[in-house]
Order: sequence, then structure tokens, then C-alpha cells
Amino acid sequence: MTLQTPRRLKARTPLYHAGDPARDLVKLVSGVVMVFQIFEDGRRQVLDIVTAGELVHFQIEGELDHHAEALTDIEVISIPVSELTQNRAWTEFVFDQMRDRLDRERRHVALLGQKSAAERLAEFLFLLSDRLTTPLGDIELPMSRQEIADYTGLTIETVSRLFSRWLRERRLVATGRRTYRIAGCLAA
Amino acid sequence: MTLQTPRRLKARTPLYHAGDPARDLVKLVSGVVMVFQIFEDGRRQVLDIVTAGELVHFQIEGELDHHAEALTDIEVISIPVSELTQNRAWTEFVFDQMRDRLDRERRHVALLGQKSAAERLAEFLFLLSDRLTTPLGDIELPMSRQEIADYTGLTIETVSRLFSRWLRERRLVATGRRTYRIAGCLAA
DNA sequence: CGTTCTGTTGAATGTTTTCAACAGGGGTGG
DNA sequence: CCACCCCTGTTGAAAACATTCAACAGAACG
Repeated sequence: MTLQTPRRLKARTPLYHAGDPARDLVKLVSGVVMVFQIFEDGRRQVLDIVTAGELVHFQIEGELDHHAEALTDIEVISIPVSELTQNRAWTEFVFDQMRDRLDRERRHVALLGQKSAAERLAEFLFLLSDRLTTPLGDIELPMSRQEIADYTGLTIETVSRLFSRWLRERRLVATGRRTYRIAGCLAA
Repeated sequence: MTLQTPRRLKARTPLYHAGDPARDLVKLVSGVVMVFQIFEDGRRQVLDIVTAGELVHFQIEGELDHHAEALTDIEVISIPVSELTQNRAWTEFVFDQMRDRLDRERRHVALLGQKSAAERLAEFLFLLSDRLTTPLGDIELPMSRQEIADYTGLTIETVSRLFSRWLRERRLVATGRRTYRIAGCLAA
């Protein structure tokens, strides 16, 4: 576990792009990162939200196949591949991280494949409530409506309508500029 | 790399269920396996199709969180966890397998999140054409319409309609009972 | 203070689903 | 061997849901 000073990036700056050479692994020390893919026709799919302590990607050779962008101010450290194979603790850590990611992607597949718009958005908030909570227990949502739409496979209008309805019906309460609290059943 | 006689299972029999204890890893020696999840309300999401040479899951502790079923007659071998940590070659193999799976799940997310019904089914066939080809180059499709629907997040009727249309328009040709050849653009 | 970008809301449209009926194939038992 | 049955797959019509198009509101920025 080499000690190094983390690299700092400001909110809303790219961490890397698809096509960049994949050298070291990247560990997020603090902040939130969004991982996404862009298609030829401009459509975008948000693949995952990465939070402090997690690895951002798992590619150690070839080119990176996706983009990563800081949603908040972040700190990251690089992990050289050499560490990975030589240090047993790192190997286990990477293995665990991959399992977590596989698990999240699996849930993402289930969310997209089987759920209605309302269910998708509810599940999205629920998934994030585990990992993006403020000290007060609210959900910190550093994403735009468009980004939420691109995660849930919906349009920005559909997302906006659902938020409006849940806020109107007090099932969701805005506790700050970008923080929410789930106050009721979001199913319907 | 312990040599062991593989366990044989007949087509359409379960390999394991969600809730079973996760002990060893399972490597598929021959045949095709379908990995899926079932929800409380009966909805099913097919997560992945596993082909010869690949690992079926990556859980080494706790309970398995998904189901696996043989689509054809299969042969599997178990890999004890001890092998995994002690043998460098196995460790690398597992990492590679996890990366492949992450990659496929990522594409699955993109397929479900951003594509129309026709695009989903076309992409599904395209993804499988890499891994389920007969010696003649055709796609071997050991899945029912319902299973294809549960992979693509569509209904069985929508899948049926698209197959009918593509077969009628000769963009897809049935070369056998369950084998197809892509003969044109499936986009529309 | 104006401009621009993000978000909201309404109405019309379109795609996929739902509901329903029917066709076909494979297996079983007579 | 054939008839029957059950299960899978197909097709049509109606309905539901999310999207598209459009206009507007409001916040963030210089």
C-alpha cells in the first residue's frame, strides 16, 4: 500500500475518456464519479456511480472503453499494476471491488429490463441512498436530470414529471439544493 | 490445475438456485448455461449466457444470489477457493473472466437502457453470434421466445413479431430447428 | 441585468404492451 | 400408429405507457 499524495480534480471535469490508454487502476479517495458510455448517435448511457474508497475501472491493458467524470470535487490515487500482482492485500481488494461492481451492474440490468419508469427511478434513488447519504441521512444527488435520465434509460421529461409528482405528493422531500429525503412509498 | 472428471447435467436442468451456499467456483467445460434472477412478483431477468470455458459465477462466500440452468447438455467442474488464492494462473484466469463478464453486463445495460425493441433483439443476436456459432457459422439459439424476451426486457409477443418480420423479409434465415443465419440489416 | 442553460409542464404522437384467439409441434397414452 | 392434449409460438386489435414536440419558468452565470 504505497502512500502517495492524491490527484485532485474539480467538480464537472473529466477523469478520463474512452480511448485513453489503460495503465494503472484508479482509486477514488473522496468525492463522487460518474462512469458512462457515449454512442455514435450521441445517446449516452450512465453505467455507474462511484463513491469514495472504490475503484473506478478494472482495465489494465489496451484502451479504456468508457468515460469517467467527477460529479463533485474529487481526490484519486493511481495503483500501478505491479502492486496488484505482488501484494496479496491489493489482489483481494480488487477482487472484492469487481464483485461489488458486478453486483451493481446486475441490479442495473434488472432495473432497466423489468421495471416501469416509476419503478426505475425509485430503485435508482434507493440504490443511491446506500452510498450517497449526507450526515443527516438524506440523499445527496449531484446529478442533473439528464444524467438521471441517462442512468435510468428514460427521458429528461419523464424523470422531471416523476420528481414533480413525488414532491407534490410529499413522498419525496427536498431538504436542500440537491438533497432529498424519501418520505413515503415511491412505487406508484 | 487439478484434473477431475466433470459433472454432467442434462439440458433444461438447474445447475444451482439462488440461496444455495456459495462454495467453489464453477467452470463450464461444455454446453451453454443461462444465468438469471427471479423477482417476488414472478418477473424474470436473464442476466447472461455462459458458454464453454467460462466461469458461471464469482461468489465464494455467502449465498448465491441468482439461478443457473443448463440450456444444453453440459459438463462442469468445481474450482475450490484454495486453488484460487494459491495458484497464480487461476487468479489471472478469474480476473480475466470477471472482466469479460463486466464487459458483457455493461453492454447489456447499454442494450436495455438506450435501444428500441428492434435494436435490442438485433444486438442480442449479434452478441450471441460471437459465442454460439455452429461449425457452419450459424447462430445456435437454445433459448425459448420467453427466455429471449426476459433477456431483452421485452414481451414474448414483441420478440415473436420481430422474428416473424425479419424472417418474412429474409433478413434472417432459419437454417435449422433452432439455428439462424443473419442475412441482412436487422436495424429496422 | 440580460443571457443561457436547466428544469417543468401540457398536448399529441408513437411504440410496446396487454388481451385474446388461434396455429403448430412434440409427446403420451390408447 | 394415430388421436389427443398441452405447451410454445404467432397474429390481430385495443389499450397503456413513455416519448416527442413545444412553450415557458427559473436558476446560474457573466
